[in-house]
Amino acid sequence: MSSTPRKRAERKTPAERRTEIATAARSLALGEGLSAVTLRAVAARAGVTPALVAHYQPSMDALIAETFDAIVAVEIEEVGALVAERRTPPERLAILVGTLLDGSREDVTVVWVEAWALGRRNESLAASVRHRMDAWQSVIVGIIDDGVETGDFGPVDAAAAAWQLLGMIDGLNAQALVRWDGAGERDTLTTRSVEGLLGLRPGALAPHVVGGAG
Amino acid sequence: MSSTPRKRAERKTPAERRTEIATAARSLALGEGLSAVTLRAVAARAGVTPALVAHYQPSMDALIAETFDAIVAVEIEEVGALVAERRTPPERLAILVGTLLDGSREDVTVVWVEAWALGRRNESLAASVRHRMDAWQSVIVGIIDDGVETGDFGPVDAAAAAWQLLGMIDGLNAQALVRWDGAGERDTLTTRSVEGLLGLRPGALAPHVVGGAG
DNA sequence: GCAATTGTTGATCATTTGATCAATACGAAT
DNA sequence: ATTCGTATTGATCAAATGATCAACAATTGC
Repeated sequence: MSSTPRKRAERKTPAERRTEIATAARSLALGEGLSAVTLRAVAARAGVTPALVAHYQPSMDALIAETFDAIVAVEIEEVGALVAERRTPPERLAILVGTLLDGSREDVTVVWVEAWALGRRNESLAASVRHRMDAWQSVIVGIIDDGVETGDFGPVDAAAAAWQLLGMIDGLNAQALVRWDGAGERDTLTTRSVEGLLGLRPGALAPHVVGGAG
Repeated sequence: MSSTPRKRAERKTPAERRTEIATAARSLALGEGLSAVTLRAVAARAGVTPALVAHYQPSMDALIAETFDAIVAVEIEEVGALVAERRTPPERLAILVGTLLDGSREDVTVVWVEAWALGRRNESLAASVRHRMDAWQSVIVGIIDDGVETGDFGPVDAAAAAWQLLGMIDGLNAQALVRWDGAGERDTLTTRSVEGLLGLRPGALAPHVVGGAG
């Protein structure tokens, strides 16, 4: 009547098993946070023994880093695809900000926040965090560069502005993790801030194009 | 050759001891992060037994929450005092942003980030975090309200704008925790963003008044 | 079929953590 | 000086974590 009567796990290809464990770790991280990605928890979710999880990873630090990396990679890919659907830089920026601030990614935000904290004691994780932050920044730089070229945006330092915007988004999302009331005006106010950041006149960004229902 | 030969700790007033333990916890948190505030670590730093630390606190969760609370209270007080030295709302806002982004408070930033993460499993801490975030927001609201009244700022929703600004600052600081290169343009770009946020024209905020050396 | 390879497990360690409790000893009150 | 309250301690628990390793068993290759 206690734990599930575990029969021996089917013998699988290393690649398969590796994937299963990675998947288990990811789902755990998204559901309970990165700090829940523990040897035994991952093993339980994957339906195998803790020893097996350890067998496939040099250390838990590495598995945690890998898990963070995978989750954020998907995030970037998804949002990147959404951005690519838009044609003009202002539209792209608006959809990016709107999507990242729509509050539908709390699970990923938790992973980010925990990664910042855990990264201070997990060098592999810290490296992944830096890597993925660079990746995010690159996406934004691409948009801003385009906009500067087309004249949609003012002549700003794209790299610096991208870091700035990324920081804003991260901070607002982290804040939303704690402050229930929530999204509210975040999108609107962020848009105004970005207008200031990029040297646009008020209202230049994010007209009806974005949330357009109909 | 190993650990210090501990003689029995002097018997002190509960108030004194309580203060000592709180101080030890605070210095630990600022030096090593909130997650380093552990029963034994605090005891060691305070020069007492783990049992004594436990004796003065209902639980470690409570001590951690209290420690966070104390650290942030000081932060708010210090910056608040700095702000109060300035007379006009734009100056006040500029000094606030400039101070919080000058990179000289990494230790406190670590505490914030860890609090966001740990707060998900420590209800007392989560409550303190909400409380102190509200306090910070109030400070900013005060400045913005004044500015709106004097006409220095546009007719914005002070509460929402304050949350927005707070989120920006938190995010940029958290980012600086990971990204070595550092401060750079953060202050400048944030100022521009805030101008957009508050409906000012570019350059209206943060003239020479702020970093004015001389 | 048989042996070799290796995926998989159970058992077990060493650490670290928060917490409890009877016993000790210091300081104040009488 | 003796008593009493309590600050302080040492010992000890229980739980959780990462990690290791000899043994077992399924798949593969011959």
